[in-house]
Amino acid sequence: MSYTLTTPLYYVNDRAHLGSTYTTLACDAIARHRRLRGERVTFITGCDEHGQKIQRTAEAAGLSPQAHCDAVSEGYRELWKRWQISFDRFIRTTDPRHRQLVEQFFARVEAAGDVVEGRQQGWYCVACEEFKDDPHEAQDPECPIHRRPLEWRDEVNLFFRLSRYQGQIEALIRRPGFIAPASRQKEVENFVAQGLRDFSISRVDLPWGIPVPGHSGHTFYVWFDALLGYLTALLEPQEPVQLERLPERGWPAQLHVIGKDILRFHAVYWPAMLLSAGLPLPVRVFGHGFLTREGQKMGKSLGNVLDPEVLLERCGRDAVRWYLLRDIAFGDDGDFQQQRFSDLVNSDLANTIGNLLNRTSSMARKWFAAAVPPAGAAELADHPLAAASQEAAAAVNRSLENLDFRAAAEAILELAGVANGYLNDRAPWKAMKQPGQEEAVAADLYAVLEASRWVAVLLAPLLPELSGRMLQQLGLPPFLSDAQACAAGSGWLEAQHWGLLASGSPLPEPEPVMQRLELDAPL
RNA sequence: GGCUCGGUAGCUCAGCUGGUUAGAGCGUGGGAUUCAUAACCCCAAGGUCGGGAGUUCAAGUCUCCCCCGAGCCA
Repeated sequence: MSYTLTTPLYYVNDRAHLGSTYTTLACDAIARHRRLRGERVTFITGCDEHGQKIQRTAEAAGLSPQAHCDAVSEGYRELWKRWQISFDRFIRTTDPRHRQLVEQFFARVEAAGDVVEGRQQGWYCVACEEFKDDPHEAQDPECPIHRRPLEWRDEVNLFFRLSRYQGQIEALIRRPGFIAPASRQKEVENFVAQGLRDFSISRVDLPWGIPVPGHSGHTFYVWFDALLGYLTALLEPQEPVQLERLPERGWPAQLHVIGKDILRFHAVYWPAMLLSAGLPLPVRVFGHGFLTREGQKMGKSLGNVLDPEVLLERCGRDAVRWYLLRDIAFGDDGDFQQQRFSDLVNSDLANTIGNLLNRTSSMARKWFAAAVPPAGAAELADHPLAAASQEAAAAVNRSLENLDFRAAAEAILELAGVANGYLNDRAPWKAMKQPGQEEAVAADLYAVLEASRWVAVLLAPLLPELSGRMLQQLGLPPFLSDAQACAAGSGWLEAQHWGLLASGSPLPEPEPVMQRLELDAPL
């Protein structure tokens, strides 16, 4: 049984922004955690490349829609590579296999009697790909979201008979845990309680999209086709496209992580489509919050967009991952504050965690032949730092299962804090000046080095790189949690055992594992 | 307009079914220390708990009204 999780398939209207980076980083941490625990994971991301909006954007740039999509989606893929996102599948909805899958899926929905024709008339926002409720007689109405003129449409579309699934959807969204965080459940309940209306799944006169079989002139509506990308992604690239294979390829997904703005599509429309096609339903849909910057919405008009490329370049992966995962409650909106960002990275990562390892390793090397000192009594599981380590590990595992990155990060930080405090209490640098204290000092240093190892271990799903650098300083190999890695088992859970650090093993010359962030100019 | 969720120290947030001087981390100021990335450790200052009214022996915690912010629906 594999753990399947997805990011949204990002719309290729524009290059990646911090919001999609945030979603993707969070999913990466989840995927890594699951792999480290020995689970088979299929982590899906990709791009949604259909619709009139894309077509117009491409035209405006003087490109064919396909060339535009190729460029933007390659940009996403490249960016995720640079962030070291451990995705297993990158699906594009322009993939020919996707078209096959959409056709099969539609055939099932149609056979179930869930497709009907209907006339749709009204003001349409191309950017939203949505009909608005403005009155027919309105003069030059604007989309309240995009502040662009609406277009008058009068067309016959195909509709999906969502209304037939009222009862089943009500039952589904009441299920505890299906919609997460729980605070968003009510919102969807209210919407469903008003009565589900059939929604249109096709557009006419839209060349850039997948044609609806048997309905010439119709193209699938963006949302109908985009969500199906999750399914296409799961099938092995070389096998025939067959919906029947999905269950053995990891469907249903355990988790869809999305921004809160598209919760309804994932929690209501999507399950109904799956029910119609006779496919199992995803286990959980998590709608996270949005990021602002210094208290303001990010946008081109304000000119305050925080570019993930710049962030990556100037601050590095560890710093950004830490800040986003550690300081923002996953699910809530968050505010990116540069001062706080560097304060937290420096305090947590450089000072508390990095310096702990650095000072301890330095003492051990100085007084114990550049090696891990004899453990003595510190090897016993009743050592105070052993207990603290176990506790932190339990908290990290529990928190990550609940997608509570912040609690996981705090637990790690607390362990590092306790270890620092222990060192100060024991003051080995003083004890070393007294005769006959060598053994006690050795045991203390061993205990703190071992606790540092635990910090590194626990950091692996959140900050794989920092984790690796710490382990290297301890003379140990990193944990592999990449897409291909874990077939042979990561050894991660096994590493959560007190006393594994081997006395006598050499310690490399200490080198700061985390540079302090000095951001003199605004990002 | 209806509904939902927030508004607690400069910042990010804890505060369960109402009950001693409202907490943590970061930041700031001071002290101590030298093993260490001017780091770690200790101490301190900082809050009319959005505003008002009410219930109660007692309210950040309950009720009502209002203000501000985010959102869903119409």
